Amino acid sequence: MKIKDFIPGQTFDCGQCFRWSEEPDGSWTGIVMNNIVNMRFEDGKLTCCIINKSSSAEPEYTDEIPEWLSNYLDLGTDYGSIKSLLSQKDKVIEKCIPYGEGIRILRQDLWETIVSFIISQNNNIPRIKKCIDSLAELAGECVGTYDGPDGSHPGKKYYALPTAEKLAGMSTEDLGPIHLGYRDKYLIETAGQVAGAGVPDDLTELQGVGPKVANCIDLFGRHNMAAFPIDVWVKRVMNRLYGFDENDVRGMADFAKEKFGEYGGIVQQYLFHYVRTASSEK
DNA sequence: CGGCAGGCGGTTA
DNA sequence: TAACCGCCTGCC
Repeated sequence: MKIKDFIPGQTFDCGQCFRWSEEPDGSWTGIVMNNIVNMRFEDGKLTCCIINKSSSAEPEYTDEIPEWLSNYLDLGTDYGSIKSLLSQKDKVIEKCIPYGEGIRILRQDLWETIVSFIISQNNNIPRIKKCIDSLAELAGECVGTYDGPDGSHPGKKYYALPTAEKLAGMSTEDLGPIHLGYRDKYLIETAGQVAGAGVPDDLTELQGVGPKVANCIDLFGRHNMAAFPIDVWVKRVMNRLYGFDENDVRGMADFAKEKFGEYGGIVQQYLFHYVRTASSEK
């Protein structure tokens, strides 16, 4: 089966997730629901190799994508028709789409996105990745060992993120080695809230979660495609392409809701990717 | 080079 | 509206 509208590099490196990395051979390795997944994508064909606790010795590649992985990659959604719909609706977006045509909105674990985006505040992608990896290694469970394609990193261990219960029982001193800065207390506090009462409908009730992070969690962790997170880059691009004042967050939000409605989230990704990759061009 | 501001996918009080 | 942590980048 050929998969359209998918480019791993764009999907895994567009800021929606932080646990995937590109291997020397161009394949991608990440952690999905306590599985280590390595995938190759060539000529529209996806093959993957899955390692977990119940795996036997030799990991093998297969083109049979398990249901949970297909769901994670949102392969059931037709991004092609979303793109043509948006292109008809708005000429500005039509120009932006080609820069991020291979982006899919992953269906990630809710707790994982909460942790990730609390860490993401006032932070950049390489450091966010480092923080999350360190946190998993410090407090998460080891999900297995993967030597990498062609044994490029023999014996490398992979860790799941710690559960809310586990994190709730930790102290800021415990998290010291991770260098989360002031974010460590947000994380612990939020973990307590989630472990105790679950995830609230209004995500800003969580400590360290403001409007921007809440929208990211809503979009990436709940797959609410209407969510439209407004960060500095979106402010920039909305100013440049639509003439909004960079402080007019309210205006941007209303505009997105009105214009893009249920697809605000993917539009945000196209805009974001456009301004980050094409900003050097005139 | 080496040291030092300034910035960063924001939130809080 | 200013601190907040820590790391990275750019400038001198």
